[in-house]
This record gives sequence, structure tokens and C-alpha cells, in this order.
Amino acid sequence: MSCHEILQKNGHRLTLQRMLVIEALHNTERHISAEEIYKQLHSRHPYANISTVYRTLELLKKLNLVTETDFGEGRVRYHVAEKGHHHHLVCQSCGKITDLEESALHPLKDALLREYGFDADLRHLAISGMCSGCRRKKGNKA
Amino acid sequence: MSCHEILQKNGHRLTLQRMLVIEALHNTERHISAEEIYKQLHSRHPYANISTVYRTLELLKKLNLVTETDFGEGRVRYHVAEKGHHHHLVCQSCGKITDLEESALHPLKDALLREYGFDADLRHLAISGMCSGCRRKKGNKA
DNA sequence: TTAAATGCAAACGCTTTGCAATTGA
DNA sequence: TCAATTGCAAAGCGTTTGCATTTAA
Repeated sequence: MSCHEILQKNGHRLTLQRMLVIEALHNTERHISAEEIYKQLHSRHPYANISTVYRTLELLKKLNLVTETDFGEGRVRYHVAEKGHHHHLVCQSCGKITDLEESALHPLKDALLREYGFDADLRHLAISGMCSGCRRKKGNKA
Repeated sequence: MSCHEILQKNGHRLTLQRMLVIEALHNTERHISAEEIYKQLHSRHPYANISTVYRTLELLKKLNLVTETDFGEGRVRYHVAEKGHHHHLVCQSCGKITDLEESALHPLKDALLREYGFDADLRHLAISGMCSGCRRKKGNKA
């Protein structure tokens, strides 16, 4: 079921603005910020407003159509949920972001459930650290 | 070596404001926000300013004397680094925060280093999800 | 027809900054 | 003494909100 159908099924209107926000989210492989979505929206609909972007993202989150990830940039980034969950290794030294398949965190998720009864929501986690390249350069053996 | 000594060793001045910020950080077992530190500082030094708190925290971070954790509240919380690293399970349903000993994440840290050459900085990680109590209440079996 | 959604402008909350005055070493 | 530090006020930034207007259904 498409985002459009899900919106309508839940009694929400299919406006041009919403369709353009959804399109922007689908048109990128990266995680995209509200500002970036707004720029795309604005280029095709000059009167559109960034508050509409935020309101639409809020709605899409509530419908579990998008996920939010905080890469520690002081703003949050969005990603279409249906594209699957994955995680990110964010290098604090060079900024490089390495994708991490979801399964890499299964052992952790299982352990938290087993030992703490805690159902961890590990969609789109960002883990800080230092990538292999930077470690080599800095002679960091940690 | 105390925070005071480390500051001085690195050529920074030991002002009353800095000492009070450090004291506020040490006086709490919880993670404390800049605002909360400021309130304590202000009660003893009415002319103190919150920008001094932020500048001091910035400095203490740089010297690895405090760590920063984002609990997803729209602000960041601080903790004395020497008190050791631990992690947090944050329940999205009731807000309960369960501490998690550092060792629980060792297998993950090792796996990331082995498989990706990535040295993860897992000091004070906050993991979202649902606690055992809320899972029971909601009949969530996940 | 009408409740939902939008655009606009203003406010919000946390954080940062420029600058003159103060102060620790 | 004098560069480091502070207080103050203002701005910066991402995000949210109140309200009149517009619009999808």
C-alpha cells in the first residue's frame, strides 16, 4: 500500500504539498532534513511553507511511514520507513557515514529483551565513533 | 586527578563559576541539563549567566571531564565522565529510564570493531523502546 | 458544504556570539 | 599586568503555534 493510500485510508486529505513531501522522501537514498524537503517543495510550489513540511512529517511519523534519525547535527533527518531499517556508524573525525545492516543489532536487541524485558526500538540508530580510515591515520589502537 | 587540577594543568583559570558548575555536576547522580546547572549556580551566585554554564560545559567536554547524552528531550544532559560509562533504556511509553551497565554493549562494540574496523564511542548511549511494565500493560509481545 | 489543511507571521526553547567590563594567575 | 573569563543582550537555529484563508472530499 502506497503512502498516498495509507493517508487516505486514515482519513487524511491528499494535498499537493503532502504529495511533494512524500515524493522528496522517496526521491533520495539518503536521509533528508526538513529544510531539504522544503527546498524541493518550494521549487515546485513557491508559496509552500516549511511549517507544512513539519506538519506533514509529523503525520507521516504517526502513521509509521517515515522514521526519524538524529545524526547529532542539531537537526533530525527523515527516511521512508518501507525502505527498511538500517543503522549508521557516524565517524566523528571525518563525518563519514557507514551503513550497518539491521541484523548487526539483533544480538543486542535479543539480549535487552531477554535480560531486561525491554523491547528496544532500533530503527535507524546512529552510533558515533571513529572509522577505520581515521583510526589508521591517527594511530589510534583503541 | 580532580576536575580542578585538570583545568589548571591545561592552563584554564579556576573561577567560582566553573567550580560551581563542576560541583553541580558532581552533586547529582542523575544526568543534569544546562538549565538545571544554571539554577544551582544562580542560587549561589545571582549574577551568573547561563552562557557561562554553556561555555564551561563546552570546556569540560573538550577535556573529557563530562559526557553528553541525548535522551530525545530536545535538550542534552551532562554527566561527570569519571563516574564511569553506563547506558540507558528510555521507555517511550512511560518515560522510565533503566540504567544498563557498560558491559552489556561490549559484544556490540567488539563486533563493530571486528567487522567494520569502527571504534564505537559508546559512552552514555540512550536506547528508545518499551519497558517490560508497559509491554505487559499493552499486551505487546514483540 | 465544511472540517481539514495551508500560509503566514510570530513565538518558542535551547544554544551561541560579540563586546565591553572584570578578574585570576 | 593582561589575556582569559564573564555578564549581558542580542541573535541564531530548528521547530511549533495561532489564526485567518483556502481546499479536498
